[in-house]
Amino acid sequence: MGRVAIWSSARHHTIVLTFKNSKARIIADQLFNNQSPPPVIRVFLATPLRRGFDYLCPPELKPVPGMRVWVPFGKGRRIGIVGECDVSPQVSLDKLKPIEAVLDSAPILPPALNKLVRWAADYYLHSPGDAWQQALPVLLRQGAPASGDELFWQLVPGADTSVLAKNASKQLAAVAQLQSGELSDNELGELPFDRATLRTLQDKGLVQSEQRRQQGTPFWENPLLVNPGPRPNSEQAVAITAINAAKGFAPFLLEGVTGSGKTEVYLSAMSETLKAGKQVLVLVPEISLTPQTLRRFQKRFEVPMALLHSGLTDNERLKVWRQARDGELGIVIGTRSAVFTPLARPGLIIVDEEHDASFKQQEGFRYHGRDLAVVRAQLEKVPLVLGSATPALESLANCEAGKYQKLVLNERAGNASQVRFDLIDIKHQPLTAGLSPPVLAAIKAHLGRGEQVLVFLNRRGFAPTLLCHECGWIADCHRCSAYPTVHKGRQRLICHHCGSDRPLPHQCHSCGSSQLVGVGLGTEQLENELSALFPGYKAVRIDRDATRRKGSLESALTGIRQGQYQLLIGTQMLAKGHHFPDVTLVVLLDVDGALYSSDFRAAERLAQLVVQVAGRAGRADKPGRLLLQSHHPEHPLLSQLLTNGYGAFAANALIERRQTLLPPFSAQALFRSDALKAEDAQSLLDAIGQRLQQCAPEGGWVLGPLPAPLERRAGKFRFQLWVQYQDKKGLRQWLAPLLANLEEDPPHRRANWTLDLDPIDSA
DNA sequence: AGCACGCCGACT
DNA sequence: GTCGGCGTGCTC
Repeated sequence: MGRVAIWSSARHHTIVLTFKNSKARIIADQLFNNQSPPPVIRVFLATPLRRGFDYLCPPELKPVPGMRVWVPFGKGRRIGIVGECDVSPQVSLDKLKPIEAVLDSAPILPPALNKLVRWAADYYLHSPGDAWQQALPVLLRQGAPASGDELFWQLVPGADTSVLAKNASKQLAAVAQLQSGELSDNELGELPFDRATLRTLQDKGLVQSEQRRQQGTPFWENPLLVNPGPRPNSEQAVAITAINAAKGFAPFLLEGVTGSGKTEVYLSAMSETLKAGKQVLVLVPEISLTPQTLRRFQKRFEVPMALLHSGLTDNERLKVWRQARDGELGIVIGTRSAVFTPLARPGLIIVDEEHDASFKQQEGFRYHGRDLAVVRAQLEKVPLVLGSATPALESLANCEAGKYQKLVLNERAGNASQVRFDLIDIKHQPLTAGLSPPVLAAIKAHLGRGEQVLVFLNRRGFAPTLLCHECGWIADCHRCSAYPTVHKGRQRLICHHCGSDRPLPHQCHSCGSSQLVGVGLGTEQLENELSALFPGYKAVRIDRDATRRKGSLESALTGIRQGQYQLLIGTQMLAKGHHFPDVTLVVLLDVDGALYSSDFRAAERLAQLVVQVAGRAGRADKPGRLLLQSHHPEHPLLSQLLTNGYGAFAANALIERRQTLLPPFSAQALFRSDALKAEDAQSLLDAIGQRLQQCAPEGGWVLGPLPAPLERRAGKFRFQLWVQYQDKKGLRQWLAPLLANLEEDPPHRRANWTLDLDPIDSA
């Protein structure tokens, strides 16, 4: 360590600052005890505190907002981001410490991204330091060079390697490797020697190292190869023309039914962008971008592209980040956090399946990837395409308000046929494995024709509860206010909320009876029962349990596509992205929960799910059919969705939201709290609620504290407090001073609290 | 968030 | 007698 920052004062001598703060303080005092005001910079640090911290930093170190700095903080040292230079300190001068070092020679993010991160921290009322950290790859948070300097190892020319001992196998391996060329530090991973070996060889004078920047060429300096695609139909052509004609910021909502060829529109727009020498950023929901889609991109464009997914190592992630920043990549595809990827020459941003809830980060810095993409497109002055078959009501409202231009694709490309919907009333019907006679008959008919059937049930495991048939005892989770799920194959009782996992009991804990039965239906049981009911056909289950092993999802999907399976059983996982052309019947079980939910967004989510699941099935020569089982077939949501489609449902839902003043016609914020004692969690929100009431604007509205939908989770009691106001700006103006006040004067610290702006999940 | 300090309970 | 629980204060 022993690092020392050296600077020279404006008109005096060279000053040396060491890490020892006391010494630095004395020197700083000497430096600043003349008339000129001391140079103070404000630094953002990854603490939950929503403010910056001031440090002494002479202008000679040339700090600029957006550069990373090492600073002493509390007991240790941390990396922060320079927020502002030449500030007047918010605390007395003698409390200020000098910064230790500046890590960057320029702001680490390009100007537009710099603004985006600041905007996001401000908008979500989040700690700016934490927002910064979230926006950077892990290694950059830890101090890795942004420039992409790498250490290269080479053999010293003419070095005599015969001096090495014959049993120094690692050193010999290293020398052998280097004889075939230099090696970068990042490539050491799988080799049979490590950095220490190379250092030893360096000490012996056999190996030398060199620090230099590894940089490829920007993609636009290489010839661009775009392979031709199919001829667009008229609707696609309209959409493509509109997007390509856009100059500067231009937001589009591309509403296209499944199979209408949204991807084709993306590809055409991307093609124009790439030809203009500009980069494309594509955001996709988690687990959605199938290898097929990526292959389609690669087939069309012979241009360097990268996929940012959760499986990358920190090093790989940083490499993509640098390549994107340096313009080496033409296309960057990634989930939510990819919205912060720097681009040398941004030209187009696409958000696919923009309605998907996975774009909203559900903990810590709770930003919405789609919403930030809109802001980014605005800051970068580029067109933006939000695509979905089932757009979010927020996006549709933005079209109505004239903020987005709506592009509609109604025709199914390639003559793909429309799916037929049917509602099955299951009141008073005998159910076998949760399936009614008409549904069973339909499954039988479709299987008999050699077609595939997909049964969708959003509940994994064998049964959602374990009950004693003798005395009525129900197994409960010791840490949550929920019942653990029976997993029969694994013989475990698992709580899906906290993950607690115990052997399946064989005797009732209350009466000792062995008559324990699983109540309710999960996908595991459904698979067993369907296999028994249709013995001649092979079933496959797609859920988190069945696809736990790496590669098992891919092999299942391949098996389905090759026709090895006839019965497909699955959860959410099956509803996203993948298309199964040989499936002609889709059955949705148990949708009633969403019809009478306390969450006002449940209907929207159900409608999206139904349409998305329906979209998995069918193709030109084999029309698809969707069966929905319900106890409430007369429910207006269902009947309207099935007869008039998603557009009609959404239009009505928007009218309802407007009448009830719910988002998008108002702005919401949600305070959550948790604590080991319910009382602590509740009283904290009580206090916050009271403070909110005290400064409530006209029409401002506070509800709670209420117990959270899952009142106890993983041993903690959870409460929530809803805040609503007519517009987002006013809501933030109401909340911001209160948050500062909460940080300075917390009611108590026995409970934790978090704030979620624009919450979309009430859990 | 982390980390230190400080004040009361069940153990070597 | 002390190890350690978490309540509280502080971080420029």
